Amino acid sequence: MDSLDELTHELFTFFNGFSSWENSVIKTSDLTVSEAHAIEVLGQFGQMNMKKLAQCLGVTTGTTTVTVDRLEKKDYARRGAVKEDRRVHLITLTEKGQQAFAEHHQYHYNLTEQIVSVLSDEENEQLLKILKKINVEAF
Amino acid sequence: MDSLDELTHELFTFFNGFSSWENSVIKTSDLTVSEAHAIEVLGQFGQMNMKKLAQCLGVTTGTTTVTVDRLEKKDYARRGAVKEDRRVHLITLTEKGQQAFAEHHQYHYNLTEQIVSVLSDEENEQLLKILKKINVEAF
DNA sequence: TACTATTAGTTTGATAATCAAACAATATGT
DNA sequence: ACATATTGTTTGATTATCAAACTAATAGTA
Repeated sequence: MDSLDELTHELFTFFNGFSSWENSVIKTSDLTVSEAHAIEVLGQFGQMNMKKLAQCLGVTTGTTTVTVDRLEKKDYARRGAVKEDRRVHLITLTEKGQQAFAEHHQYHYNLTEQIVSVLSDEENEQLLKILKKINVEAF
Repeated sequence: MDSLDELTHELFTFFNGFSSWENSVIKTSDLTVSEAHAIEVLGQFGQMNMKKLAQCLGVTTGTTTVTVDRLEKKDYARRGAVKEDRRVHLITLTEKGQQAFAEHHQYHYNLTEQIVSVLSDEENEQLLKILKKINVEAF
């Protein structure tokens, strides 16, 4: 069997593992998957407008409107005005939203610990270096 | 900054990159996301019953019923009977389903090539070894 | 200034995705 | 034979999503 085939398989398996882990974590919260993703993005990159948020989430602005509506109703985020351009709404996490992000981030951190624990110190360094390269250059 | 924090960030970025790549690939086909995922699983692991398929997809059997209904209607898959247990329906890819899987798999293969191209031979070996470890032990 | 794009975001109407709970058919164990 | 467990479907509800129409505001231009 081709080594590229093998790597393809392992990459896919890794992605699936991460994916189902992520979903099961979200299910323990009172957030839906798309709400959680929005909070993740806002927590990671800070406040942004609807268009940017939609881009980050890979969905249309219409879909994002619905998601942010619900986040506002549940008090996880707020739409703010911008002086310079009155069309733009800046989405910001509330206290509660930041709390939820911190909690979710902790889960990610725990998963990393779990991953790191099955690797040697050398392998961890290699993994970090390789991921950095891939993230910058490959996608 | 903590090296675990850094790795957490890179893992998350990698997952997101893979995720949006996957979605954009699916959008080029005439399949929906859940149909594509079902085909991916059936192509990878071969025919299986509804319960197993639902588990692999990380959803309920009710959800899977709907997905397989549509796959049957579009002629990508078929429900087959099993002599030994008349409750069980074995889901099998049709010719067209196998074709779709092969096409999708080729996309994955291309992504792997893209990833491999930004790494050295040594790093590729390291990545394969590390992913194997993680997939077996960490999730 | 007034007209015409263009842009940001929302709304609408439709379909797809999902779940929990109730259900039907079949199998298993005692 | 009867109770229990299992497989899969159905139902009723909510959420996710898109494309297209729409509104409000900005920017360009004549």
